[in-house]
Amino acid sequence: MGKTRSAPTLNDVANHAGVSTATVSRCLNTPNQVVEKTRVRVMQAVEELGYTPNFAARVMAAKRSFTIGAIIPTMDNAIFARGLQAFQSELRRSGYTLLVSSSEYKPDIEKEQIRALVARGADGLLLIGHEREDEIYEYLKRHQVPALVAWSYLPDARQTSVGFNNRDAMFELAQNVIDTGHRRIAMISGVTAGNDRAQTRVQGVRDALQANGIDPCKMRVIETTYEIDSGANAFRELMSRDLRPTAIICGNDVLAVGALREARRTGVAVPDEVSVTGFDDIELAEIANPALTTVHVPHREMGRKAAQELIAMVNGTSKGVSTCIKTQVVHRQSLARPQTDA
Amino acid sequence: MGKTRSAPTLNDVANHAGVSTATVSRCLNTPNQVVEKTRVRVMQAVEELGYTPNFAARVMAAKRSFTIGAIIPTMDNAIFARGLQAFQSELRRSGYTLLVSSSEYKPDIEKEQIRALVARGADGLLLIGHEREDEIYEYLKRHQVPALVAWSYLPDARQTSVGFNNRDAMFELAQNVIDTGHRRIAMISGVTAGNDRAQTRVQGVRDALQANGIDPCKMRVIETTYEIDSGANAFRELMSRDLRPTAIICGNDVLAVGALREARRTGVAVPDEVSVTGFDDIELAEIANPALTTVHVPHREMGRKAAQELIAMVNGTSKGVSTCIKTQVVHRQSLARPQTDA
DNA sequence: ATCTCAAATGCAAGCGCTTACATCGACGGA
DNA sequence: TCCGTCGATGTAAGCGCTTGCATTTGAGAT
Repeated sequence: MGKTRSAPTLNDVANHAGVSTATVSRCLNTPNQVVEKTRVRVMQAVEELGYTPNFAARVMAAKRSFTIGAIIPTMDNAIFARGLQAFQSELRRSGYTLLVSSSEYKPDIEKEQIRALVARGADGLLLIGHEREDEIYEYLKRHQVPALVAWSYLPDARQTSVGFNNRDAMFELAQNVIDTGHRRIAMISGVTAGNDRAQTRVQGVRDALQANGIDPCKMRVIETTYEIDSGANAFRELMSRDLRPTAIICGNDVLAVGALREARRTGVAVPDEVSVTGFDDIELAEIANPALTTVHVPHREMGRKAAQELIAMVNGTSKGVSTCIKTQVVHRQSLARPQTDA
Repeated sequence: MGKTRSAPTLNDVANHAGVSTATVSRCLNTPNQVVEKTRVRVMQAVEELGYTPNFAARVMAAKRSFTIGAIIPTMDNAIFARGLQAFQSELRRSGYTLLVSSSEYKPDIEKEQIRALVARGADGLLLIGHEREDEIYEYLKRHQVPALVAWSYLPDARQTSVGFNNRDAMFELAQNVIDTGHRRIAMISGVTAGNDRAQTRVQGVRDALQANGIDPCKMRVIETTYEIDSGANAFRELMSRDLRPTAIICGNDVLAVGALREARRTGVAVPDEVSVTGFDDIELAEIANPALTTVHVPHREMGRKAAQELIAMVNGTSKGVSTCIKTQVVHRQSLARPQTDA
């Protein structure tokens, strides 16, 4: 009790157990290299002193942190939560720790966070979407930190990715909307600048229109942030026009729910007066009233696969294999045949 | 290009700029100690080499990381998202980086994550709720890492906290329910073991019943995980009894939304046949149909205040001052007077 | 008892950075 | 002109750990 009660170091443990620091280190990291008797003594010392290794020192010496970093655009809604949870569970199974930070959909912040995570010794990174400055990818390469892109799969992308084909998924949904009888279709999209997921989703809708002989240029598209309020505002905007759309395809469920809320508030009947669709199939989609027709994304599966692949890349087991996850359109009440007189 | 293209170090920059490592370090950390001419030269070298400081080394040498860690029970829903976002923004303003990890409501995992964050050199920690092993608090003290408890304020708690009084908030809500005419009240609570927030919320309801001459022991309480499905199951369970409650108070909005979903599925009218209330006032509460009567928690304010206080503690400016945030009952359609014949 | 050879352990050199202290140099005052 | 000062810069000692290599130990073989 005479000593200052500050965090004990490897050295303290070594002294306490009467061995060298090397032995203590081996006890902690490669126990089977140490004979049982010694090991027990060391572990007891560890216990008695309440020792915890200093990570910074360990990372520095070992050049390995068993930490994976993830930068997601936002924690403000459930879009990324579920997939990330699965990602984390899978990492834990392999002894990795996950560190998350959010970029608020801002490229600058994302860049900063990536640097922070790399500087902190992350062995690998999970990134959302493909689009970002080349500089960042070069930086990662230079630091030899493998990165895995998720939530998006682009057939011709450089980066390894585990995600889904946003364009195809949206195409399928739009086809459904068209098949249901809609011709005057509008869209509420997320901000497309720097966001390939948002871009390709819009593209998917356009392609579907084109494929069905509808002029994609005539489609009204409002771009806005992925927030409930934004969805509501966009909805109001779209419905204030002379020729109202009969269906509004939203870039994700959050926007769609915002639209639904505004519809209810202003007494617009969904789906009688206008159909609304979402994307992601988060819990909100089923809870919403009317329940949302949307694109179901198997987030958990994606998270799990992403973790497995990223770990393989970190271990050098894999050079990076992309996976395209299948999505599926889910029919619920928010989409219906347009009124004939519309 | 002859050299191996691996991450440049301080030393490389120093050589490149023709100065010592000390000077480079000073340029980066305390620029005004370096004369402009030198500084420019150094910064240019930094730029040319694409240098990023190695965090582990920096933390080790400086014993300061400008990193704050937060361990939240789950990222799976919006309960913590909003407050955390505000927390992060405020930290950024002061030059701190936030690292988040989730414990999935499991004490063991939380403990592990706390150690991971501390070992990683976190200057301070944000913890949710007061209740955890003493050992953890001792560990933090030993490592001299200040911790701030949020989402809960307990008048007589040891730990510094910035949160709200869960008992009082729930008391007020329950009083409202009683005032609305309900007598047969049931509750769907989160798991109370190791969770003081869940515990005190139940206590709040019990106290309100008591205060109104209703025997709290007669109240049916179902404990379950904080998931939509769990809420739904609990609702079914409660409504399958002979004497159905006229009001169900839920431990949070997620459980309440689950109850609402089950009600809709089974054709139970809310609030006509049974009233339902939530807690937190996340977006879901307003979206739900019928919209939820709930307790509004000013999450952003809490996050901001928590960040400010924690930074003060880290800087040694404050020894830790607790703040109790005011909550407010929000009336929406899910709560109404019980049918007279009930 | 002696020798052999793994297995177990110790030694010590870093990992990349910060910082106390030493040194250098320029400028102003005597 | 010389010295004192003070600001700018360099020197080098760690920070706590891992790990290649050297050394010691002990069990089995002779």
